[in-house]
Amino acid sequence: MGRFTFKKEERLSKEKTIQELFNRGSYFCLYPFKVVYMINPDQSATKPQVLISVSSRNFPRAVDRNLIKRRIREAYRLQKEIIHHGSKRGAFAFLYTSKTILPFAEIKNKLFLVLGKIEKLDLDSEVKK
RNA sequence: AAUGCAAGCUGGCUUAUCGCCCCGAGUUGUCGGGGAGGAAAGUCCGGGCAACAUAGAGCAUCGUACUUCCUAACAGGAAGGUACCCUGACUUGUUGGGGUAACAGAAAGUGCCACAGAAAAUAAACUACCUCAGCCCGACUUGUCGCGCAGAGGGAAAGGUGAAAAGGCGGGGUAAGAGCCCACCGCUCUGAUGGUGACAUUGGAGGCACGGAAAACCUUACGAGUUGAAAGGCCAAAUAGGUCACGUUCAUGAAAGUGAUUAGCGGCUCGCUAAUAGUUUUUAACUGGCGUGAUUGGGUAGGCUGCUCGAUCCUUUGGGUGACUGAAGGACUAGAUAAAUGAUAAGCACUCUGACGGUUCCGUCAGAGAACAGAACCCGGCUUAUAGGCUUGCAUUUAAU
RNA sequence: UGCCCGAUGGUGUAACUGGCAACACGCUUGAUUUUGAUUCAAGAAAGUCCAGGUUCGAGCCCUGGUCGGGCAA
Repeated sequence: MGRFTFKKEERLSKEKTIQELFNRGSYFCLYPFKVVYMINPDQSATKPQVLISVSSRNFPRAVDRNLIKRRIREAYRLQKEIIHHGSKRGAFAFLYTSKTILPFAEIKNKLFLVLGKIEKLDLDSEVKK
């Protein structure tokens, strides 16, 4: 039933929301990622929206950047069920901070930890409200 | 056969599972088709396309520079010329092969050429050389020779330098010399022949005047309007603006307010907001404010378009030495936009290493490797980066005949 | 996507029109001082981002590349 899809509505593409995310969102670091997030249940989006970024300062060649982004995207696609259950919404940006190209298995494991942390944060914020 | 150099071509394939982007069916289960490169890169040139500007001419600025051709155009390419370099052959100065060239003008003008050197660009001064007559000294053959000094003249041959030294080399000539004269080479001017042309071959004359550097300024000839898809076009929330329509009432009170009514909004037995000021012709009209609704131009967020059928590609064939081009037939071949074209697993093929069998080249097993690199409006080039493989040419080495 | 600058000792800057790469701070050594600072004297440290070319000769001129910075939404 499309469990592993990664369509356009799950990506962050609006310039305004990205600006808002980086201006007002909070963040944590978990090697090799820096995650910027913002939980806003009033948004019109029906699913969590995600942005993946690799700095051209660390990887000057476009081929390397594309490879890393594809691996992260694939890892997120396979594991996004962790934060998808229920009707949670939010904007997340995964910034790749490592300076070496990690293999797919390692990225997958690290992203599993990251998503677990996001899930906890999610619950905490709802409890506080 | 190996190695090296140059040129050209190629730049892994298959299956399974889970996905991404576009198109077409279908209908909301899906199904079918397509999905990176030779450089997509650097952004170095040239065009298309688009908007704006624009009488014509000149100047300035920038670029190009042997010739002819190709082309939409070019700083690109093809063919050729000239100069230089490498290499082979022999007839030893000719020829075969390959390579390089920002290859117009230094006799239009201005400026530069450090150090060294006599002198660095109108060729003049200096040293040295030669002749003449004079003085001093020395020798002897006693009027000659040699050295030195100053004078008059000849002349530009010699002068350790330097990147570069004022036509080269040989002969004649002379007191000594000098294109002073001669032959050859080179240079300048001029004619003939061949070639579309660069230029080549050759005849005559001149008699050295003309160093390098234009990648110093510059001159000549030719060319160039500016800005780039974030161009340009279309649609268009929200907010503020313009125009029009409707509403803006009543009671009480000194006032704040309270109540009713009307209009609008919301979470709709209720709550919130508004019901105002001025002028006059004063039971009404006009102007402004406020509220609501309609409409309107520009246009923000955002979206659509531009966007992929084009100087296109493939095959056959005609023309041309070639770059290229004519004709016929066929094909549709990525269009993303915080930016798709992927991830994982297995196998095959390729290369290397190790082991074993066999034996000089194969087989099996294990491990490792597989380049440079990612479209962003589209083309033609150039430049730069490229593991491995293939083809052709040249050179060298080894082996066999 | 388009455009424009720059690169020189450890650091910050010079080098005119092509002719021995200079200055300051810093560093090292010595002297002065009881010791340190100051001061004085001496010294080391680049061959000019890389590769070609023009030229007798290149930091400078030309071509290609690498890296860094900036501008336009």
